[in-house]
Amino acid sequence: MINITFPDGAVRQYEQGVSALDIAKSISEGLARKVLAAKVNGQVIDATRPITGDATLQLLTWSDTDGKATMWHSSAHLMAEALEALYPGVKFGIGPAIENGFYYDIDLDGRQISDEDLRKLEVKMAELAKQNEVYTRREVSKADAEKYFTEKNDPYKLELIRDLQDGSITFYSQGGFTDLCRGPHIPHTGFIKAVRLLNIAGAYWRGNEKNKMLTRIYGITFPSQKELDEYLTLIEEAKKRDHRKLGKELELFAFSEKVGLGLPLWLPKGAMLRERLQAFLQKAQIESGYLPVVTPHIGSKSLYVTSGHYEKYGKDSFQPIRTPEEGEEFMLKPMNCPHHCEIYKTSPKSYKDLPVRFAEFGTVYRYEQHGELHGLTRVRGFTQDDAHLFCRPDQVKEEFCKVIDLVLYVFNSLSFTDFTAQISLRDKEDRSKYIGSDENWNLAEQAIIESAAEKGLRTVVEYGEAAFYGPKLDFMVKDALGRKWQLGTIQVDYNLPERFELEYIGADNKPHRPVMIHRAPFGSLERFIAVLIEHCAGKFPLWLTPTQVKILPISDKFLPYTEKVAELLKNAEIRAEIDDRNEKIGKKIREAELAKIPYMLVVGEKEAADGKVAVRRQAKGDLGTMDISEFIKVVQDEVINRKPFE
RNA sequence: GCUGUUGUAGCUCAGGGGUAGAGCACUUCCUUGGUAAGGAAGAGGUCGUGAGUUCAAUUCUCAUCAACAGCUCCA
Repeated sequence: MINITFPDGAVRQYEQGVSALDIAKSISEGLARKVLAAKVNGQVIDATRPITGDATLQLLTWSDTDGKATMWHSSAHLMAEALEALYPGVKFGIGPAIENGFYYDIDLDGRQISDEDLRKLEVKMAELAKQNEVYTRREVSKADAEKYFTEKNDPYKLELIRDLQDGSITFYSQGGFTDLCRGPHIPHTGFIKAVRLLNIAGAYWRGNEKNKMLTRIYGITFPSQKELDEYLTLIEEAKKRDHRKLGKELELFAFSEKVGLGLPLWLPKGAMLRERLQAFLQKAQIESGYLPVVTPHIGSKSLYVTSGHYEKYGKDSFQPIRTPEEGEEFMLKPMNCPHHCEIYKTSPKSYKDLPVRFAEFGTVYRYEQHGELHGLTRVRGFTQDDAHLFCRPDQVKEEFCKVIDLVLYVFNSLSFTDFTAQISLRDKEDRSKYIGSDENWNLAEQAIIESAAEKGLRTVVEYGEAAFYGPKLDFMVKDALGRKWQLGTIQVDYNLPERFELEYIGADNKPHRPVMIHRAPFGSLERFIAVLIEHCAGKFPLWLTPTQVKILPISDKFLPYTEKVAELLKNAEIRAEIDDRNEKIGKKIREAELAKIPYMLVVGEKEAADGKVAVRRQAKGDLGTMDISEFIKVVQDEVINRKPFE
């Protein structure tokens, strides 16, 4: 007999070799019908695998992340089985579960697959699922594994097997389909009640762009049709928040082929919103001891040769432009830091002067790959809320912590709570991608890890994500469709001070090298605003929103009073517009609601007579009538406190 | 950059070898209406661009540009 410990601490005895599924059955049949996999001693395994010794056990169902992942992984196998049935000879790459569903990379040997084919595949998958095919695990020798896939003529699986150790190779089969797989899997295909194949895309084999591009099919499955329908509704809702759609609808920004790809045009409403954000940060920065500087949009090529950026990113920059007479080369500036280094050098610095903090809303230009351009989140011309802090080595941590505080202040002011702080360190394997001494890298990495811990940030560590000159702390957020973006960033840099030979005179009257910290709380205004739009679904907080108040006269008889109200609001620095169209009040309200205007003021005979306004709040409805001065106070209070929309 | 899909009016989209349609928006007129669409009339498009096939191309073919999804990249 063996002792099984449950999550609640209860211990029960079972015969050796019992499976998680058996245990579930011993508790209740209903539970057994829901068990997808099991976590035994912290490791997720098939619910049907025998447990050979004392163990802790957690039964995994659809409500567990690992349970979902197991079902989606099994769904990938089910899709593969269906693919093999419909497209004999198809070759398989990898087919993992992902955050929302699964995919399988396949090679169709030049055959193409369309959206209609996906519908047929779904039907086939549903048909196979209904047969309750059992997933069976089998350990195989490396030789047997190679023999199987050689006969099957699947070069991708053979390549995967080549990298595996003999003795650790397992196959999983269900129905007529067998795959190289570590598992685990759900007991049988019958758990899969609803299937949706979402889209087709290309993906390089093993993520290397030198390899062949395979066809990737994304899909998702659920234990009931109802849950699938709910998921699809959720996706539709998310699409409505897309900043590209809302940016157009709310007239914030636009693109023009004629202007150029990835070069956003800020329309009046968007430009004003952007300036308010900029002013908000500028104020906070000046209070925190930053010194505003301004530098030109171009810089001599030699500036970037010195910084090392030309060598590293020259090909990803707009190519140098030449002066007509002398042929001197200039680049559109891809970053502000080299300029700021030169500003540092304009006067000798004492250790007493440090830290020096130069801040600039600097517009930079980078040649981003065509296929990467994406709304405002990935563009070729954008404005960084950049600053460079030059400090003594002993000040690095304190400065770093202060920057974290500033970033958190900005995020809190906009109710951004759902972010992760990503600590980006060097690639453990390949150090050749980085410049600078090991000693400095270690110092910098340590400073970041300690600061993040001290500030209690929810962090993830990513190796290989550091910049070539130093480690970073990036604030990552997700957009409406679940794509991850980097917003704020803080980076420690020992390299540029070296390359630009920056110095300060220490207490010992000798020259020393300052340390540089690059930082941008927004990251770029473009990307930040994109994420902000999706975050609030276009309903900006009152202090940011383009039009705060729309005044809606019942009929044009009340226009004079309407104008008087508008004048009073304007004097109170409230952004108000009048809807003076010859339309019924219902229509004016409807359109103001759809335009997400926070406050609507309905004015007619009663209001004009009493000197009042009838206040309506977007999505909330009628708030009743108020004195104009009272309404102004409401608005001003909401603005000063930077309240979120709702 | 790579793979796939798409490109028709300002916006959202239908259509299809015989040179175009809807709704919203826009203009004019009627209506002066109290909390999510009042009525009527009108104007608006070289069907992304270039070539080819055809008596005839917006429709078919090829190229090209752009957008979208994903991959790769991201100072």
